[in-house]
Amino acid sequence: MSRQDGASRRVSAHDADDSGTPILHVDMDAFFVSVELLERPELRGLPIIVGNKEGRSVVTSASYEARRYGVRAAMPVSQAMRLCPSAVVLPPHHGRYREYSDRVMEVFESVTPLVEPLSIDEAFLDVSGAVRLLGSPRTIAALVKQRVLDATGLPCSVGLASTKYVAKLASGLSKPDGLLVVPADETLAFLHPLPVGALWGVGGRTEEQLTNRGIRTIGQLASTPLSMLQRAVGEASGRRLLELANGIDPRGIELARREKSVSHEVTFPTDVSDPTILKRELLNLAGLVAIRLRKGGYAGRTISIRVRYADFSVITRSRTIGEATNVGRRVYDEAASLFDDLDRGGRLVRLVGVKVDQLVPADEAGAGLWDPDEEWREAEQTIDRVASRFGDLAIAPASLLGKPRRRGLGSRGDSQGAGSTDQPLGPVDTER
DNA sequence: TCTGGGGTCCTAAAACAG
DNA sequence: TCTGCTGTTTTAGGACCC
Repeated sequence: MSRQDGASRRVSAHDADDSGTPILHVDMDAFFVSVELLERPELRGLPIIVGNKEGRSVVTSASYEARRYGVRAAMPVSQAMRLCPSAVVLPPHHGRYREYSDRVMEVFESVTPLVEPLSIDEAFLDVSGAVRLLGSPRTIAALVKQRVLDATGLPCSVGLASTKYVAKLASGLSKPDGLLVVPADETLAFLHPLPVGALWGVGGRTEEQLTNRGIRTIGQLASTPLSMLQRAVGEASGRRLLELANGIDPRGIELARREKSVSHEVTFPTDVSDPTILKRELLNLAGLVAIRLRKGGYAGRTISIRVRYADFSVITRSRTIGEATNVGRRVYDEAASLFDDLDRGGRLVRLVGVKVDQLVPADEAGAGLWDPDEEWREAEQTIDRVASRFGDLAIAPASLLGKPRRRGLGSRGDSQGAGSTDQPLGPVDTER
């Protein structure tokens, strides 16, 4: 999601040469806010924040009106409210955003099969094969914008360039509701005046490293010796940044990506020192990770925990086991053991997380896999967790429910078992 | 027997994107 | 009461093997 506030929007000349710009980057404008406004049109024109008002939440999306007050995604809601006290705060509805995202992706696929979704609200499209049928890249970009609007009522911005990264920069600069072509032979003229922070892969730390060496623009970076860059930011990053600064981005459209890790983490409403509470949360998180592994048909070999203390310092600990697993109990046992090995010194804990990586397809994993009894134990844990959250009156304790019929090993039946209880537990999409 | 280089794997941490 | 959550990539150091 764009970091633009809409105040410095750029548009391309109508005669801009789009003959060498088959890569489109399409980015929805303030996506979550825009979806909410479809349901609440009376709020249009007001500063809107999507996020939870309670607890330690951050802004997941802000309307352009709110951004004018300095409100940004990932900012604590409390801070956003100080900047913009008149803002309307709406709770997020991730299921709804996913539905609209699916519709938008369908529109993209109506134009070209070469679609690479980048997140819930943006994608790269390679339209080089659609030109003969639908017209020039610019014509196709305008068509995409119109079809998205017709199908969903939502605005989007499109950048066109010869490479993915430049297309992405272009869409960001054209927001909101824009279309910007960067002709292939103007790529360097477009890139070089921009600040280094605009480069993909340059965040706050790297930007500081570069500005300390007098490198403030992409143009300055482009003429910096490779060895100096590598000393500043490391070998691989230095090479990549120099290439990007010179308009070189050889990455093509990736149609299918395999997940490499699955994780869950949670920030407590107030900091916690009680190891019983911390371990209970590790158990919950391990169960959620295991359910998602099974749903995705994966098992993993490396189990990690992550602990953020009250002072925001973070530690991670990991262990690689012999056989890949997707069993919640197995994940928990390792997580709990890693946790026991920590020397916390009584420090308060703000967040705990569980991650599994080194993923392999479950049918290649051999031992350590899911079985129906394990599924039932995890279902019990899930039910008990929900019951403890909402009170015993709302949900019967797991012990009162009948045990399901055993199914054969190897049938992945998550749609009928514990997996179906994890509806709201998928990855939390955030719009930037 | 001792020492070192190179390769691989593992672990931990940092930085980043969205 | 200031700072969420998920996932990826890179780096660095240590263990281990040849």
